[in-house]
Amino acid sequence: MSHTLGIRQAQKQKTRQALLDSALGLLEHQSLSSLGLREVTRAVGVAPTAFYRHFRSTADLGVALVEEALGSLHPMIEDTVSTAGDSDERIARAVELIAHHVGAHPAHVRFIARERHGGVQPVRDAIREQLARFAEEVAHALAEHPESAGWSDDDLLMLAGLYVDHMLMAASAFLEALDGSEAERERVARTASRQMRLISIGRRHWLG
Amino acid sequence: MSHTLGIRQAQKQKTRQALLDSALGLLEHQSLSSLGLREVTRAVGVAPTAFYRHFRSTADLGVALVEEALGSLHPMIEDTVSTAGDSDERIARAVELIAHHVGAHPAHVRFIARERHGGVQPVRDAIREQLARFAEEVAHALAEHPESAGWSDDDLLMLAGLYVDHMLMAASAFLEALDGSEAERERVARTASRQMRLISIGRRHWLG
DNA sequence: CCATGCAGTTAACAACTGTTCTCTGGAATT
DNA sequence: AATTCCAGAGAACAGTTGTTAACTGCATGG
Repeated sequence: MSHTLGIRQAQKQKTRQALLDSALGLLEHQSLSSLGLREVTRAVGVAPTAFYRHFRSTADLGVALVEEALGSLHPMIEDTVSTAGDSDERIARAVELIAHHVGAHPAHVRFIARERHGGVQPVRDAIREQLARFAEEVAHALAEHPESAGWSDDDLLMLAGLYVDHMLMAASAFLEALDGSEAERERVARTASRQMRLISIGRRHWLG
Repeated sequence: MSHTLGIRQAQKQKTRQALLDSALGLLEHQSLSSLGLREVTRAVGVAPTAFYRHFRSTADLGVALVEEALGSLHPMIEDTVSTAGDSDERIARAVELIAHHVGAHPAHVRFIARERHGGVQPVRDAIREQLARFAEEVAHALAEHPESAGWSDDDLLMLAGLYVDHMLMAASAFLEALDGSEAERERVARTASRQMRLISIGRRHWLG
């Protein structure tokens, strides 16, 4: 059970969250390496120096954003891969889930896609670590499938990495289609599904 | 036959290229959206205002860099996919070629991976357009293979997109391993090869 | 050989940046 | 009730940014 926070700590976490939210908003049209500390505090309506009470630098804030964007995603991933049903059902469910998540948290998805290869190393490292954790979890979930009989751990991790990469690609494609037509979003969903299906077919015939 | 440039035009292109080169260098540790015009001219050793003689803005320079990084890559791609030999030979050749290209032009690869989802829209658009062209060319090359009998154009483009995305993923992975050990680079190559092989197996069993 | 064109320079502009130091008011502790 | 603590404010710092204007010198075309 978590201890109830005092008025003081509560207010601090509130402004901290406001900083994170404003930063995420400002990052829609720029990269983290060009995000200014003053820019963020101005958007929140707080003095520039208040920033230092919460983060050492904008890079530090970026790492916190990685946690916020990816930290709560682990149960969802595992759940999707572990779900019963044949391959096509799982793929349909996964694509639907990705589309829904992008619609619900577009700024988070944009941030991850953008900063994965971005100019701020600590943030890149944080994202890489989280994605590696995802891949490991997916590999463990895949190992439970009957189709994975005879697979080496290394091959399972290789496949899991392919899935994770493709999930992020699909998420990014959905993001670009967010302001487009319904038909365009449908086209993205169909392409992502077929690509995942092709990978799954490759998986089925990998051995032998 | 190209007309020989006068002293004047030659000098102009020379400084223009110097601007592009310096910018590419500065972009190793930051994103385009944080690259300053003065920063670039200072690195070249030229007055800030000289920048405007060549580019309207840093975004404009970014688009030029996309051209430089991807424009000359089309023959190489087509050549690789069209090469004779069985699937495994083609994959080995492709991975080797990617590794070599990353080693020869790391800054270009970094720039494309970084700005593909970066904060500057005109640059994102330019990269997306070039990658779409790549996918189309790969699709046309794949259509020549006997394995592509019975494939629809749409499915071929879907597969080509998967290949292109994976090539860029592999290139980015090589880039991260550039300063690592030889063993690490070998591991990246093996993983990329197996992932491509899995996709190729999926391709072989796609129909039916 | 002279007049035009134009790549690059110089100087100045208001606006912005990250960071330091000092201060304040109210919550937390004793 | 008295004291400590600390999130946030305020002011000032030197340094940076993009953009404008008017200039200089040299290659070019007539």
